[in-house]
Amino acid sequence: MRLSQSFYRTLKEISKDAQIPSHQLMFRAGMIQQLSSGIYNYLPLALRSIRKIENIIREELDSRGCEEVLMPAVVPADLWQETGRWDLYGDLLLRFKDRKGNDYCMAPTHEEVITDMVRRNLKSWKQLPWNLYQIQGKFRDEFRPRYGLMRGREFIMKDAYSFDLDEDGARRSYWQMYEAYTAIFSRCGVQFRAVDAATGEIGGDMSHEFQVLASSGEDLILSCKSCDYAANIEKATTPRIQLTPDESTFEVVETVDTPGQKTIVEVSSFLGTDPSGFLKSLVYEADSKPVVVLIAGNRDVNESKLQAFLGAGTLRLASDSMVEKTIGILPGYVGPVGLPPEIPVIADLSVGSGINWISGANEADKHIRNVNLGRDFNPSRILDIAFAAAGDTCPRCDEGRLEEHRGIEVGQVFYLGTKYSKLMDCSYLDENGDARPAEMGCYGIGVGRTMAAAIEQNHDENGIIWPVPIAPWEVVVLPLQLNDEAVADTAETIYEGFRLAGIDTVIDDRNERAGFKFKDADLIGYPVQVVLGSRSVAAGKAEVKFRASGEKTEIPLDDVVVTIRDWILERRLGGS
RNA sequence: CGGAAUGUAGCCCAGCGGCUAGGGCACCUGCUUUGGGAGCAGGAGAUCGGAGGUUCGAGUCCUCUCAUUCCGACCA
Repeated sequence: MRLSQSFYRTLKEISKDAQIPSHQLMFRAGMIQQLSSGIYNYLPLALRSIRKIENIIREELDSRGCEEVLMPAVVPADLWQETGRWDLYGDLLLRFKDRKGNDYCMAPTHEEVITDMVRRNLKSWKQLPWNLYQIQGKFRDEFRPRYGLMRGREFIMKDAYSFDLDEDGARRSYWQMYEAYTAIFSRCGVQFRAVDAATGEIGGDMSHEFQVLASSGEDLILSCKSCDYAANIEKATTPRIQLTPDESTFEVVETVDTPGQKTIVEVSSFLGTDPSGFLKSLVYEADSKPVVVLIAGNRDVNESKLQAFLGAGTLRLASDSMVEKTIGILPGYVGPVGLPPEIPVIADLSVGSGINWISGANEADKHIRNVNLGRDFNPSRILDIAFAAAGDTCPRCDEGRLEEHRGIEVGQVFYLGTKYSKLMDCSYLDENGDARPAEMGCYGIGVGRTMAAAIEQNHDENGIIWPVPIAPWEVVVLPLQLNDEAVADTAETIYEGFRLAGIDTVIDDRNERAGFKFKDADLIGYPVQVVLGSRSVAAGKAEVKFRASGEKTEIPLDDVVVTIRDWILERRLGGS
């Protein structure tokens, strides 16, 4: 590519809307343009990197027996109604009508479409397993798009779906994809960590996220310093706690007046106690039915864990009026003692860690002291439903402490089971002629986000430092004095040599000053700069600068193409 | 959904109710320069997000609206 003919343009200034390095650099390097909130044009440089990431994905998946398909972005509502997600998915799903008034959506994910596609073809046990994937634009009407391509509304995603005969097969498919993802992200040149993850609304019971570690990440990861445990905070389990308190230490229950004091902070400050001695009592609505949740005052309820345990389609804190109607008292004074017997009570493990709790009295302006598990209240279940936190004991090795990191989720793998295949009747006949639903898994990679995450991890004050496997271009040839015929001719010869050698090369043949070209080359982040100036060309040398190390070296003009070609080829396939 | 801020040339930003709306970057012309985003001179480019209103006079004040960005979102 000749820069004199290229569409691209770099900028010196950044928009104040660009908050993080990857967004700022993509903006300055002329890789993306914002068209609307969370919606971007991908300009040539960005698309070249994206295509390379896509091809790495294709190579790793195809070599593992996956097949690529392409499904529509616009999907009729009836498929989504079959699984109930038309109603459950909420505002993230962009819905609209066609000219005939029929409902459609922009697909945010494709479980319904792929399951429909597969059920039309699937007949016999002899056909499975299948693993189908696509790379395609998705649309999710995010409540808060931000950070450029990091959280867009329209974004490029690779989504794959596996169909197996049984659970064993599905788990094999799952771990095969886990390995594929490890290979893919290694090749893309990002530092990442696979962590235990929550499954969320998509369903299923096993999931890992691939998190690129970066301070700008939106996700919180907890990992053990002593063992290999790592989990998203949405999923991380809290420390095991002993549940047999000594009843001889229980004190007598006592009611205290706490006029106007409702929150834990207010009451604990009013009573001069620490929030950790407080038993927090929350009323949730799970599928519109009330549930009381008890938890230590210094812990927070992890609603995704709670929802998973309850198996509820929807879960939210009950409104004040709902609490008053079902419990008979306003929030702030709810407690575990004397609740209506028909309301289920679920306690977090932390409730077993303390004695002589302070709680609401189920009476206005009153709390009670010395409330104890077993003597004063008996929850129907005691479960791990709290957020783990940095400093907790590791739930796996019981030795190390958890520490907190920020991560960018670039991929996630799910074991789905038969949730979709049952709801949509995607089944096959087994050896006995019995119909059985396929066991499914689904697997996503945010392609644009992977590119952004790579920039987030690989840049300096001068610009991007592309890992070779995903660099838009591998080499830039920089003739510094175009009016020097020897320089211009040599540059053309070397440029052509790289092209013939199959190296992705640009020549900066713009009539610009040297400094201008250097700044641009550093900003764009070409892994190798081949600099040709009058002096060095006259001496029969090219100056070569490696962007990542900053190392500069001189190479005889006759050798430069071969030497740099070999350097590129060694790195083109990336890590692992 | 709640709160806040911002919309002025392709990009980044100034602009006190008062004359013909400024600057930097980028762009065009000429001269000069030519190894880390050069200099000088000249030039083109804006219905100041949109609609109403107040006023002798509105980019500036008021109302509505649209858009973008940031913070927060039930913890009793």
